[in-house]
Amino acid sequence: MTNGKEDKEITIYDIAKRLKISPATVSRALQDHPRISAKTKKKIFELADEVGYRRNHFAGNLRSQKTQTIGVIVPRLNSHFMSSVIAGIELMANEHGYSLLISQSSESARKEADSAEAMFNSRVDGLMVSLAYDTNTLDHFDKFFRKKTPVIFFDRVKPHRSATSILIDNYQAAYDATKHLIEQHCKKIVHITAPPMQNVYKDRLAGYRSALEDAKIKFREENVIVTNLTQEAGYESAEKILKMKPLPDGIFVANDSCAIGCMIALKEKGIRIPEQIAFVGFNNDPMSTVIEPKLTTIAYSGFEMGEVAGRLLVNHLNSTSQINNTTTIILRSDLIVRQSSLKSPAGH
Amino acid sequence: MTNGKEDKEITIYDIAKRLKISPATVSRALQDHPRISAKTKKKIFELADEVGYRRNHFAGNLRSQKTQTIGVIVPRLNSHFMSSVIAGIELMANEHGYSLLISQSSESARKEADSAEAMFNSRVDGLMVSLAYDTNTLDHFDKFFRKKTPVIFFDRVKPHRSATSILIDNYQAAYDATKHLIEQHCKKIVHITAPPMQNVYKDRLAGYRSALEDAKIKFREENVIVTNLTQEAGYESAEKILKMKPLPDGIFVANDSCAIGCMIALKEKGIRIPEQIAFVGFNNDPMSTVIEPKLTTIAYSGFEMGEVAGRLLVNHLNSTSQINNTTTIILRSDLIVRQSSLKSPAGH
DNA sequence: TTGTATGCGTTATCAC
DNA sequence: GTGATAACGCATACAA
Repeated sequence: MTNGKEDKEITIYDIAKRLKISPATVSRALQDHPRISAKTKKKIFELADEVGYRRNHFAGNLRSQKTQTIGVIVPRLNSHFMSSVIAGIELMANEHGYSLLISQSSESARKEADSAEAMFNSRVDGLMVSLAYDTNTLDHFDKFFRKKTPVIFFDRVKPHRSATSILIDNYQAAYDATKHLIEQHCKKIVHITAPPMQNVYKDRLAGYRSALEDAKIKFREENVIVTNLTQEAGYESAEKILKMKPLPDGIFVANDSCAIGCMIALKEKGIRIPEQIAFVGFNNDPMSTVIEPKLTTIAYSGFEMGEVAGRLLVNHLNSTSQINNTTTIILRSDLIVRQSSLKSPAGH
Repeated sequence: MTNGKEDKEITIYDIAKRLKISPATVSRALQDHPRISAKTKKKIFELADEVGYRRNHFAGNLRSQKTQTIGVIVPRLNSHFMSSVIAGIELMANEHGYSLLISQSSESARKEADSAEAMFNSRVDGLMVSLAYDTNTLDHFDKFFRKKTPVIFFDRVKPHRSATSILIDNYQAAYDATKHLIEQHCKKIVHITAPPMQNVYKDRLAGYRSALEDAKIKFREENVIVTNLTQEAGYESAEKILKMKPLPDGIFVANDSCAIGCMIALKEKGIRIPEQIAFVGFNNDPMSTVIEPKLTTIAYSGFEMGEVAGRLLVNHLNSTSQINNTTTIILRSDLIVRQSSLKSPAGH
């Protein structure tokens, strides 16, 4: 029930006047300042509520030199994984009164730098980034580092002495994936991945290689196919695979979309999966249960990664202490076995 | 090449001082004010550039009472369609100096109202909303309407005299989808949809019904299955369908995920698609080409919808004139025929 | 525990 | 074409 004119914004001055107290007291009460008596606080809160007071962020932020805004730069928005991450971040941020400024690099280092610049100009309090496909330097974040604005890299990260990283153990996950194929008696295992410029692909390649070597299978350069990991790339990779002699009997792909593109193409050529070629993907995209046979994959939660990153940043921002910045957080990932990799009926 | 201390923010005062002119002139020049001489403008721009001046949004917005921020509320972030819409909005917004404040309602009218409240408190210059599953009133946007803050509904819309709507012709699309099934000689066509509370489902139901009636097929209430349209719901709907006698020979589902869930379940029960039951979905989700057989569906571009909505809002905000608000914009949609609906080999 | 006074960096309204 | 000056709404150092 608002009575009278609704369109005039209420300020702390209005409240102060009506309560015959000073604006400073109102300001402090609204911030739950300890040195204000419970009584006055109550009065103030009640009136504020009644007249529909809303804090003017611009005035407050101008004064306090804080923006209450977190910048997020991702390669693309429209992947299941990334939008889950954003959802996780959004949850934490909203809970703590932060807003999100979201921007996509479209997998381009240049656009990533532009976005960083824009974020910097917006004076975000903190920045969360998953690096673009071809980012190979962190120079465009120097401004943030110099200004001690916290920067968190997630999933696609590069180590930096003044940034936090959140990721999974890509090496181990790839090792497990490859080992699983070996246990299914695969002898020639191909790895489809992106250029090893990003940690995720470098580590997955290393895990793949180690698993092979531990099983006394020789690692061969020619069994690694480097693509951009899109579904189309997977489709095209199938041609290369069909030319291999002998045909591989197992393929470990560094992401699900690409694996699925490849599977579709191979199936069209009459290859039987998993009998002739077994498949393991990466990411547990919803599509992995739609493809036939269902895709064995590495699962890790984007939502959780977003939550963790968000919580970390919020804690950092709310604590006055300078937290040690160069942390690395490893989240859990799991191999999910589905039909696409099961040569032997139900785990031999 | 910045020389000296980098951490002190440059203000228009600093520029004014160094150029021995007034801050007012600097401010005007930076806004490209017509009454400032080209010469002084040039000097100012150059120096601003050199010293790395960046405008303080908070001060400016406090003064001008504009936030340069657009609020976006969507049911969920992590669907292909929605993240494409966001990408489209982001493109337009960034181009015109607007930031995006994004929040998800998680398909709950209550959370939607909360988000709207938060957006209102953040004083967004404009709001873009795709309504939650169970939103049946627009009351929680009244504050915006009263304050004449432009509101644009997209995809899941409700008509309102002071809001713009952007959507596709759901009636026609559903009509076409159903007609297509009829042309494939389907006699008993089931429709799986959500409660007709939202325009999209109401209109799709109406289109389905009209197509049937135009083909002299009696519309039957019991052939409409109401669910929440998730993939799981599709899976469960399969049970209901299997109990029908006779079995339907065509199913039109109001979205792809649900269609796919249903197809998977039916295939598990040995039903042949499309021979026994033909399928048409809605949305052209990437999954629709992964499922086997590939899913016939209605395609429309989320990215385009986002772009159009963004452009409209930006134009509105930049023009001083009060544009007629109660516009409705219909975007194009297309029936994409794939194997899931082709009973007769390749279009008879 | 509360009040006074000032400044955060802009933009806008006057003047000149 | 440019300059002085007053807000915008809040938070805080300093008083009381």
